[in-house]
Amino acid sequence: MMVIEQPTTQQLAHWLKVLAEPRRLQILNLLMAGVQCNCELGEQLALAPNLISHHLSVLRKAGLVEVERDAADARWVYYAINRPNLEVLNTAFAAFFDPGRIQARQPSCGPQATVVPDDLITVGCDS
Amino acid sequence: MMVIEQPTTQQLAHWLKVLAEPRRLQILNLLMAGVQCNCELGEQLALAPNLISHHLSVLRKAGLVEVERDAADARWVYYAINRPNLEVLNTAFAAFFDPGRIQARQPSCGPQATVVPDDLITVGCDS
DNA sequence: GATATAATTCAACTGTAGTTGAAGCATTGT
DNA sequence: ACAATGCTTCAACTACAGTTGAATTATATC
Repeated sequence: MMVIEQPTTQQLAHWLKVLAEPRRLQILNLLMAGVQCNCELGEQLALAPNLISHHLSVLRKAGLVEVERDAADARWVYYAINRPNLEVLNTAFAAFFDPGRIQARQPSCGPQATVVPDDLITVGCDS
Repeated sequence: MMVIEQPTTQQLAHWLKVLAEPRRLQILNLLMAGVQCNCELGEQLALAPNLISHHLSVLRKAGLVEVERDAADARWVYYAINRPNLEVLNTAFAAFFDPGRIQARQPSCGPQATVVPDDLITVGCDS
């Protein structure tokens, strides 16, 4: 099972994109509630099986969902939440959208800009 | 200032869609860091001012960003995070993607389905 | 081996949304 | 009044991604 260790902002953006599709969000929601095979999902969402398959594939490639075949009858496929990655996602979202991160405006532009006086500008190698 | 009181799953999906655009996510990130006027954002993201304006408008309509004009020179526009709504968003995300919500599979389909025996099915008005 | 079932894959279509480049608006300075 | 600044709006273009409907795969049953 692929586990994302340290999610970058890019990874975060990708997850957001994957989850921004309403049907996929519903699928994830149903998976979390314990529903798990293609036919059930399709029934509950009134969606053709190929579409369910497609969206599940996107969720799987994003590492949010795992797949498993029935031991007795391998025609049946069961999907499940990739818990470790969901934990990473949840933590990453909470950190990124934490209101505590909000900084007061630092005007470096416009009438209220805090301009560095010319005689304080030094020419150096620290770029 | 518009404040979202009780976010629905639909509202959540809409926020996800708005944030799924990489440049918008970057803009939100910069706003949280204290950068706030169109020109600054455009400079840091190497993006044309009309695009910044467009994306900010989307963020504003989603209730994630507030706008204010400079008191001294009204040509300058400052954008800021809508803190109350970000708090709602953060809480809603944390709740929705909480791994603790994950339920064990309840097979109602496939070989392992827990079928209700015929003699236990009652005919009533409780639909 | 032939048929049925559960799911996946494929090519073609379509609609949405980000981009482009130009015009427009509000405000300020000369 | 005129030009400049900062930003917004607009119509046309383009690309990506969800949908559609059919074909394909894999497994199981007769």
